[in-house]
Amino acid sequence: MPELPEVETIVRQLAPLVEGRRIEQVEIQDPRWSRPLAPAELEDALRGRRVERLARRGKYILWHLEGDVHLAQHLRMTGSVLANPEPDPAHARVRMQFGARGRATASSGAGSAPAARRVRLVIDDPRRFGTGELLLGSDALAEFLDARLGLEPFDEGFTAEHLREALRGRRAPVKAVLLDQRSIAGVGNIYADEALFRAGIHPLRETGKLTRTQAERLREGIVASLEAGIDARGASIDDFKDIDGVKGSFQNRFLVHLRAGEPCPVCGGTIRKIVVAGRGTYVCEACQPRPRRRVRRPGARPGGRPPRPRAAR
DNA sequence: CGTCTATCCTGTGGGC
DNA sequence: TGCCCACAGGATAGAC
Repeated sequence: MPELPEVETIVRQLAPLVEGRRIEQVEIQDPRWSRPLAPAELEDALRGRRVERLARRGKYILWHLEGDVHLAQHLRMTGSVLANPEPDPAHARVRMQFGARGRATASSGAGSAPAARRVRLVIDDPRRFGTGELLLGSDALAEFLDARLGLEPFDEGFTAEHLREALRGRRAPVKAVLLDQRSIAGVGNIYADEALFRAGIHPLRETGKLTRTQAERLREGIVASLEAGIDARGASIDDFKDIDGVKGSFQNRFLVHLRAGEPCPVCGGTIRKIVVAGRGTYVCEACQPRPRRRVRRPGARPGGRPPRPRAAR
């Protein structure tokens, strides 16, 4: 599932391929992708525009197009962007055709595609959670992003002090806050587990109770695990692929994620799987001491949890 | 406001 | 061997 390092991997490959080219044709085959716009509306807004710059913010791929038009693309769980795929992927949701560049520079090295060649992109997405959001004007784009995303982990301003500020007063478990994109942009389930392990902090720790030292360790853990993910060109648990259909290798370097029952790489203790914030969570409870019992909720029953009513269906 | 839960969706895999 | 159903989870609307 694409998180910051996976999206970064894609954008680094994709930017030199599409920047400066014009979107000649775009075909949206799944109306969920363009919602709330109808596919034809979004197609019309994109078609014919030159890509000025491709960028990443959090887990979004940002297409900055000419005329101050922007597309904020999100891959969610199972999306991938494939360049000139052969054969055609099984769950194509969007197809884009890019024109040749204005002039071939003839500077491309041997083996790389000639600059004048056309480029075809296919967005493949089995689970259909991916989206493309049209934003007219940089103000609208900034408003959209600011409402959803906190600081970038690789931003200079992402200091221990800033992190402490972002975590202050939060009573939710620290992992839930890491997964909240409005606190820190780009961290998902994999990198939250890895960062907390590196920091020696239990995912259930109450966020607002972290010490200054722990905040600094957490900052380091976040940055280190994201960097390791980027270095490995992303993690391919299920089906993450780069634009050439090649898998990343970070799944082979997980310290704890998905390693239930295996020995902790630091202390040799057994890695356990628990559930935090509704997400599968991997932890070494020797290296990441479990917090003292969380404050009992008022009205909580003394004798175990009350029977949960099944949702009516 | 902050937190929690259900929802969207479909391929996979555990259990029998 | 094959069938079935629970499970996986990023973001978000809505409940509390």
